[in-house]
Amino acid sequence: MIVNNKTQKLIVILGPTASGKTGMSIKLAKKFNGEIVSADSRQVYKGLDIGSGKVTKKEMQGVPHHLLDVANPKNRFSASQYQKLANKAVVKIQNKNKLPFLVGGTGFYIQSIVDNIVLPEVKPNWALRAKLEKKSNEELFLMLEKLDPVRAQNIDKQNPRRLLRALEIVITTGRPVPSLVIPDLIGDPELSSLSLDSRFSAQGGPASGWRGNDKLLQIGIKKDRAELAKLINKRLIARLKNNAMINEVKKLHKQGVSWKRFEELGLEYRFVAQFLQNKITYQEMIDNIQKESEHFAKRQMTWFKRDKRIKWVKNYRQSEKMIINFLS
RNA sequence: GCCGGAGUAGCUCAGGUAGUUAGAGCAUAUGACUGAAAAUCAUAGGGUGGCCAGUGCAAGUCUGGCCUCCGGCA
Repeated sequence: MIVNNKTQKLIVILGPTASGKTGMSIKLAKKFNGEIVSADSRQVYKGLDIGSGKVTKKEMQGVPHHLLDVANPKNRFSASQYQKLANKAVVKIQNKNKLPFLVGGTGFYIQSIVDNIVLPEVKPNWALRAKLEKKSNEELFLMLEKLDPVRAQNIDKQNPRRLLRALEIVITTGRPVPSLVIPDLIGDPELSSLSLDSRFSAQGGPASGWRGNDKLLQIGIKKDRAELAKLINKRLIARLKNNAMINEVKKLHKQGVSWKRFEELGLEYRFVAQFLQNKITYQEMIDNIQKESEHFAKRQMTWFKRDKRIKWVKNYRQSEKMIINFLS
């Protein structure tokens, strides 16, 4: 189903929150006859609009957007589901002879497409997780060491979420977690093939992802920290106007999104929900969103910095030039 | 002025009966990330313990004085 044609190309626009990805990507898509595939783990949910900074119909200016509003916020969406849908969207765009722009700030989602990482075909097993959750990190780690010593070697021993997932994979398949090797990431473009474990399959992308300078261009929007903090603040104030964001959360809660679920959704959703439950004051809500958003931006940059293929730009002009170069 | 409470990390505070290098959460800095990724997790720096004196082998901890803040009474 997947055509891995040499002439096919993928452009990624990434950057920390509030860096201006949306505006830039629409401008670029119009210029280069492209369509946009969102890579945002919150904008996939229907109804998370203002708080997630989702583009409005008007802002799209006729540029088609994919992977928005594809999930119900009451349920958890996953990287694996994302990978499947996004790969499909990319193919669809290419079949129209248009240029796909993968745009967003969720590094893990972007990587799932760009490197077509293999996500083991094991669905979350909530009953099993509930059982394992009762155990301590130490106990979980010891179990994993026995069942999958390779994965145990480089897992974060103290992160229950990672431990649970790794155990879930071995326990339900009886096989170890496939090892993840991404040569380009470590800066060795010569090694091009990922040692794919045939027992697991990646979901619908080109076999070795979009590796190669002729196929992939990753552009990152660079902003210094002080500037980003200002942008985050400006955006936050705009979202609070007319109680827009507060009302959005109220509405979602009325539609059945639990307070507990809002905690998982994070940032604006977490703190607005806490405010609506009278757990924090209005001012605390604002301060927390601001601070946590800055932290989040930092975490995003930590992730992006690892990928040496990313070319950092300051403005639209630079990225336009880069793309012209890339396409010629 | 009197009575009571309090002064310990940038902030909020823990620290029975005095005993090795004073802790936590948050903040700050840095990092990780294999189906929750705006989530989850890790590491680090940082304190002349309000000030001065006294008792003790030993004081954040006991005693006295002074300074500052909060509450109540006048």
